[in-house]
Parts: sequence; structure tokens; C-alpha cells
Amino acid sequence: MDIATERDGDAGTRRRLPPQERREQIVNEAVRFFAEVGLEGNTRQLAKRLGVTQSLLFKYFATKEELLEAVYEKVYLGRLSSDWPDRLTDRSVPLRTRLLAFYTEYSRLIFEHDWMRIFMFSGLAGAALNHRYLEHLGDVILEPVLAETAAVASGTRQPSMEDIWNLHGGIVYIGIRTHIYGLPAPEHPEEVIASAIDKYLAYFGVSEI
Amino acid sequence: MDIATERDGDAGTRRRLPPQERREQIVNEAVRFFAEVGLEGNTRQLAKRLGVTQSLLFKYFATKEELLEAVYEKVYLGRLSSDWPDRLTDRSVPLRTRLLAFYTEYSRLIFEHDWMRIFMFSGLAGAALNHRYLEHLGDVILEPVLAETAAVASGTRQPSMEDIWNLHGGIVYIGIRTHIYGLPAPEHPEEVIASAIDKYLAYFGVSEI
DNA sequence: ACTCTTGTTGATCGGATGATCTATAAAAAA
DNA sequence: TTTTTTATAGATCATCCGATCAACAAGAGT
Repeated sequence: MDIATERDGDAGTRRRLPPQERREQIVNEAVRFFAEVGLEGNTRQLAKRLGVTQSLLFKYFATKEELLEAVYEKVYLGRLSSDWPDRLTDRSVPLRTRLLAFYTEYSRLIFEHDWMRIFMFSGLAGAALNHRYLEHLGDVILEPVLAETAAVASGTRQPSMEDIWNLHGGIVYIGIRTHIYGLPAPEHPEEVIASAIDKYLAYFGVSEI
Repeated sequence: MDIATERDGDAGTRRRLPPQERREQIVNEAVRFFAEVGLEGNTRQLAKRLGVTQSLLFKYFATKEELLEAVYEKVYLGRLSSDWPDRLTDRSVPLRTRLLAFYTEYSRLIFEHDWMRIFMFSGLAGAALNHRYLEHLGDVILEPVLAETAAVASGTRQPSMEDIWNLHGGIVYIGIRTHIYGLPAPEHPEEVIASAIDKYLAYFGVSEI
């Protein structure tokens, strides 16, 4: 009972870390923690995981809400701030190549347990950051994809925003069913993504070299 | 302050309902309530909505967990128990017509605020019912769709289960983005669905009359 | 009217949870 | 070593939440 009740990380010893380092450690664990149990997860359990007292958390974050915002920031930041808009509209490259590059990279970024779950939790909670992210995604990714497709689409069929959402949703759903619903992941996601893109392009008569 | 604090439904008066009726009333409101605030919503708030004391809830459900199971049952039941397997495999009807009929009906059933959100909440919580539902969906809907598509697919390309998931996910994502993320719904979902199905069928060279 | 059944209320309990405060000790400064 | 700083622990508070229980009253039967 004595040794068994010891802390996970550093058994019993009181480690004194520089604030910046400790803060980072807390946020990192908080991301994993809240992604697993949901945003209502309690601070005591989180503290236990860190091998630290619950009160310590409130030295770094005045309220739990403030901690959650740090979690949001950590998770959301850098996930959509890139040169994609430029690369997606670079017409010297075939649209198929561009789409493939984007969704390969993007899926690598978002098909990640913590991100997928926190995004869904915060989406259900109606978090403002969620709406901003999706708005940004629409402006910076989906709209350009629509314009680029329209530019090279042959035949009478012209793509609408709904078609882009369908392409996007079909791909993102891979992450949802694996990380939210816990279903087995496809063995070769790249192939699945490529297939989705080809299906999309073929439908609008895009045939490139 | 006096009249303002009155209950929503029946101002102040203590209404005595037959147990069956009261139970149904509780479950109905619980579905709406938990769909909105999440499964951690507290019983006091729910009771307030019902214009009833919190303790009354525990006369009808021994624990909150039991109430939640009643909510699950109410929401899940009848959402996938139909003659779809038979209709989906009826080869006297063009596959496109079958798929269109299925997804039109199915989307009408699941693109519903309460269902979508409770499904997502319970999915994140890892509820057993969720897994059973998806397993059932795979066996009863997706597998048949795969078999039917393979039967009429022309050309070298043969569909895999991943392709069916892509079709399904692309359509279901409409409900996710509207009811979970709170984005505006498409004006004509039927057209969007039809477009998704046509894109899918065209990719596997299915061309029927 | 009267009695009986039981649906409903109001008060309350035990535990959990966010947050606060003081004492301690680890690391840096002298 | 001694002093100073402050990161950390431990105890505690106020509130919230699920659950319990005794008392009350609405409606049915007589």
C-alpha cells in the first residue's frame, strides 16, 4: 500500500521545475487528458496524472476555463496556418497533385487522437474557436478548391460549395470514425484519400496529365 | 419576483400524472436536454425544465445512468430497424434508385438535432450502444451496398469497403457540420445526396437506365 | 364525505469539484 | 554556509451534484 500509492512520474520526490517548463508539461498532459475524458474532466484527476497536487494547477491557470483555453490554443494553433492557400492555387501544378498534397498533409495533421476528440468536444460545446476554425477553413481551403475546380472543370457540370464539402467530409470522416467512434483505421489512408479525390475530379470531368 | 419564479409548464400547481405518462414526459425532455448540454447535464436543471422536483426523477429512474439508458433507447430505437436490407438488394430496381431511396430516407431520420448530438456524445463517451449501432450499420447497410455495387460495376475498378465508407461519410458529414458544428444546412439536401451517389456510381462505371 | 393509494414535494446527506490560503522545501543568490 | 526567493504541497472552503427519506396531497374507490 505504501509503494503502490506513489506517483506515476517521480515517486514521491518534490520536483521543482522552472515555471515555463511546468506550464508546458501541464498543458501537454491536459491535452491528452481532456481529449480522453472530455472537457468536464476534473482537475484532481489531471493533477494525479501529472504527479502533482491539484492546487498547483491553479498557480499556473487562474481558472479551469483558462487552462482549457491553453489546451485549445495548443491544439488549434499551427493546424491551419501554412502556405496551403498559395499552393492550392498554383496552376502550374495539376489540380489532382495539389489536392493530393493538401489532403495527405492535412490528414496527417488532423487524424490524430487528441485533436480529433478535442475538436469534437469543443464543437459540441459550441466553442467560439471551433466556429472560427471552420470559417477559416472555408475561406482559405474550401473556397479556393471550389474556384480551382471550376477553372478546370469540363462539361456542363459545375461544382458548388456543397460538392467541396462532400469531398472534404468524406475524407474527414475517416478520422471521425476511427478516433471518435473507435472503429479500425484504414490500412492505407493515402490510397483512400487518393480514391476520394479521383472520384471527385472525374465527376467534374477534370482530366489532367 | 413572485410570479416570475413560477414553473414553466403549470404555474405552481402540483399535477399528478399516471406513471407511464410522466415517465414518457421525462424521457422526452431528457432527450432534448442531454442532446443540448451533453450527457453530464445535471438532473436539477432537467427537473427545472420539466417543472418538476429533482427528486421525482429518481422515482422513475433509480440512477441517472438508468435515465440515460432510457434516453439512448428512445433515440436509437427504430432508427435502423427496417426493411432496408431487402430493398437495398432488390436487383429489379436500379442501384441508383435504391441508394437514393435509402439515403433520402436515412438522412431524414438522422439529420435531426437530438439524434446527431446524442450519437456524437455517446460516441465520444465510448458507449456500447454506439459500437453496436455502427456494427449493425456495417452489416446491414454498408456490406450490402458494397456487394450490390460490385455486382454492377464495370471496368477494372472494383469498390472496397473504404469506398462505401467514403460515400457514407460524405453524406453523414452534412448532418455533422450542421448539427454538431452549427454551420448552415444545405438548402436542398436531396440534391446534395443525389450528387454524392452519382459521383460514387460514376466512379465505378455504373450506368443504368 | 371518507379512506386509501401513491405521485409529488421539500429537506437533507455524502461525496465530488473548483478554488483559496498557509506552510514547506528546493533551488538560486549572497 | 547562510539567506532569499518561490515552486509546491496539504488542508480547507463553498458550492454543486446524485441520491435518499419522510411528509404531503391529488385522484380513485367506496
